[in-house]
Formats: sequence, structure tokens, C-alpha cells
Amino acid sequence: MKSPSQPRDRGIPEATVARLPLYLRALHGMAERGIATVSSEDLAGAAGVNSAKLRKDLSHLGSYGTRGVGYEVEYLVYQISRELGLTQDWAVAIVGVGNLGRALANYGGFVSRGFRVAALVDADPEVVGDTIAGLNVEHIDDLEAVIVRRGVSIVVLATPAAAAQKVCDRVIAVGVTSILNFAPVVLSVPDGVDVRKVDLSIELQILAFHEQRKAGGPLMAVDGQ
Amino acid sequence: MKSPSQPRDRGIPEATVARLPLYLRALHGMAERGIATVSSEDLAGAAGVNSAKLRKDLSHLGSYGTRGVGYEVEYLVYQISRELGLTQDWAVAIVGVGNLGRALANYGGFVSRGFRVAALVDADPEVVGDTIAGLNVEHIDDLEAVIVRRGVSIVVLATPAAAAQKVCDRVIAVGVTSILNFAPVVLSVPDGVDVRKVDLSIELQILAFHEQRKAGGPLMAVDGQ
DNA sequence: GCGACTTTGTGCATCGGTTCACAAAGGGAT
DNA sequence: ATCCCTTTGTGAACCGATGCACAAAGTCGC
Repeated sequence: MKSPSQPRDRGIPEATVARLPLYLRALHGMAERGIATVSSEDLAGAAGVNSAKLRKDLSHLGSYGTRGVGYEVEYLVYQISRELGLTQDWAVAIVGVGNLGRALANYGGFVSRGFRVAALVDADPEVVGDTIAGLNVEHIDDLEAVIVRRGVSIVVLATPAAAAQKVCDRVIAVGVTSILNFAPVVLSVPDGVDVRKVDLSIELQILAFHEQRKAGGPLMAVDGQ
Repeated sequence: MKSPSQPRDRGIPEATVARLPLYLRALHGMAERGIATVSSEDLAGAAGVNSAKLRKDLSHLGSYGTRGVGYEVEYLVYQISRELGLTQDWAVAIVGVGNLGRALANYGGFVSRGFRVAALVDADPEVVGDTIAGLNVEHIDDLEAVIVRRGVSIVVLATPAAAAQKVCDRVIAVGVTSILNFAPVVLSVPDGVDVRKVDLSIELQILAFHEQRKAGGPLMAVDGQ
């Protein structure tokens, strides 16, 4: 009783969602090299995952493969893009134009498909008014107005830790529900708001942990207790 | 028959390892504010996790709490730091000094404790020889020599996608087993090498997915098939 | 010194995610 | 038209992580 070739399941597992962009990237590469169809085995290889997992992931979107053949690259690109919401474009605001914010603004790669940096905002009068990556840096006092005027729906927080929660509260107050946080703080947000965090320091610490393990475990402390 | 107050379990769950830096950050904040002891409830709150989870995480390191009281902040900071390997300092090399690499080099915050940027490497003759964040940028041809000479054990890849795998192979060849990858590619590495990846584009795509859901699900395509 | 109170550490049930392994489905050759 | 080969889609077992709920352990006041 299931209609075939239709996205049916509204509830896609979070782990699957996190991998879809990976598949999409691999597929884009294949499309560029003129590959028309791909098997789950090959695509999984390119994305660095297990083929069974890939098939199960894709099965959550619908039945888009052909048994005995594989998946049509272009079609799959479209389906995944649509599922991820990349067929529309998203206006992103970057708040905090320090080292990192500036790098993000200039880093063309990450706004490749579907995303557009629509505003830069900072508190430092020294940088407000500057043009970075073709955009005028606006003052933090105008935060709400800028968000609304530019139709921003995703905010990237690249402020100092101390300012992040405040900015976060303000953008949520004007309806933003998606935040990418680079500040090293745990943001507290109401239900319905998604926060993803990127913390370089944490990543390094995790690496250090494993590195230490490989080097022979935590040093046995000489002190008895 | 278990010795109390000793780190006993050599196998700490990966999920726990990923949260330890979070606890550590919260604890540092508390130490600075002069808080001497903290309950699992409070610490969990500050780290944004459930208190049962926090207690179970800490229990993997040993029995460092006092029932009826809580955890001693300074002591716990030390134990977690030691477990994560932050009592020694780690020399980090940043390969690729473009927008992002430069921002990372200048971003003092993330090298706060235990980490030290020991080398910057790039392929562009234009930037080789420049001084960034007090460090001389060295040429990619000298990559291996620099890694060895400076005792680098963690490499941060901030190169263009096309160059990442090559650099990765080379640093692994001279013994590096911990890599933090910012390039949007899936690195293939031998067993025993840890790679963690940070991909801004992927994070945005995940946010877009949820944002679209909130806005009423993927648009029902008008075309029948 | 004792009892009430607080908070840890953990056994257990549960859940989401991964992996295996195979039946079902399609394509292509003869 | 039929058979064989390839590859998908998925049922089911497994595995790690989560969260509840409580006994054990310790503190503090009297």
C-alpha cells in the first residue's frame, strides 16, 4: 500500500540528515566528471561510508534507485537537494566580523549552493562601515532591522563568547530559528530553535585524547593518590 | 575488588570523550568565579546536558565526587585535563594559510590550553615568508622537515579541497596520526590515524533541512512524477 | 553519636543507529 | 520469452548511548 518513488517518511533520522550533504558533495563531483549512474557501493566509497548505510539513508527519501543498475546521478542530486531545502536560497547573516567572521565572509566555498551571505554585523565602530567581501558591515544596534530587511533565516555567530547569548536572544526574538554557533559557549534557546555548534578547541581536545592514548595512555601519575 | 578513586576503565566511550571538553570549559568558568564545589545538577546545567549523563560520563574517569556534596571544581579540572592529555602541550601545524588558515592562526582562543601553533605552511610563494601571528610561513616543500623539526603531532588542514589528500598523505608518512580537516573532502587514511572534520557547508545544509521542515516541509512538487 | 538529608554512582530498560544478509526487482543476453 | 546477473531495499540482530530511578555513601545539624 505504499506509493512508489515518493518521499514518504516525514521523519528522517538525524544521523541520515547529517550524511546527506556528504552524498550530495560526492554526487556533484561525479556529475562534473560526467558520470551518469552510480551504484551504492561506489557512492558509499566516495562518501566514506558503508554501502548498506547509504542505501538505508537513501531509502528514507524514497525509492530512487534501479535494481541491477544503481542511482541516476542527476536525479539523485535533485532529490537530495530538494530534501535538504537547497532548491531555495537561504540568506545568512554573519554576526561578529573578527578574524573568523571575516574568513567566513570571504570563504566562497561554503556558500556555494543555496546559501548567500546577506549581511555582516559587528559591534566595533572601527569595522562598522567597512566593506568586506562586497558587503557593508552594519552596526549591531541595527541587528533586528537588518535581519528582517534582508530576510535572513540563518544566523552565524562569530562573536566573542561573552556576546553570543545576547545576540542569540535578539535574533530569536525577531524570528530566527536556525543558528550556527562558533562561539565557545553553550547557548540556551527555546524549543523550536536549532543550534549547531562548531568548536575548534573541542575538536583539538578530542584529537589530543586519542593521540595521548596512542602514545601509551595517560601518564601514570607518580603520586600515590 | 576495584580500587577507588582511580581512573580504571581504559575504554572511555567516544560520546563521553566528546563531552569532556564541554565540562572542562564549564568548570574553568566556575573556577574563575571562585566556585569551589559543584553538583552534577549544576555542572550539567552549565554544560547543557542531562545530569545523569554527566555523572555517568565522569564515572568513566573514576569516582571523583563526594556523595551529598558534589565535585571539587579544581580537582575535577585537573582530572579531566589529564584524561584529555592537556597536561602536556601539543604542537599544532596549520597547513594552508588562506582566509581560514589565517583566521585560525590569529584566533587565540582555540589554542588556549594545551595547544600551541608551532608552524604555518603554504604553497603560495606570495605568502611564504610572511609573518602571521608571529610565525613565519614556511614552504610546502619543507612540510616534512617542519613537522619533524617542530615536533608537530596534530595537523590542521586548511588547504583547498584539491590539495588536502596529498598533504594528508605526506604528514602521515612522517608519523602524524591526528588531523583536523577543514577541507571539504573525505580523506582516506590508514588505520590508527584519527581525522576529525569541520565543514561549514555541511552544518548550514543541516540547518537548512530543519528550517525547511519548520516552514512546512519540502514544497510539494507540482509535477506529478 | 545519631538521624535526616543530599547527592553520587550505577543497574536496567529503552532507543536510535549500524550492519549483515537476503529476497525482490530490474536489465541484458541469448 | 526466459534465464542469469547485478544491485537495490529492508527485516532482523546487534551495539552503543541515553535516561530513569534508586541504593549506597557521605555531610551536617542537633
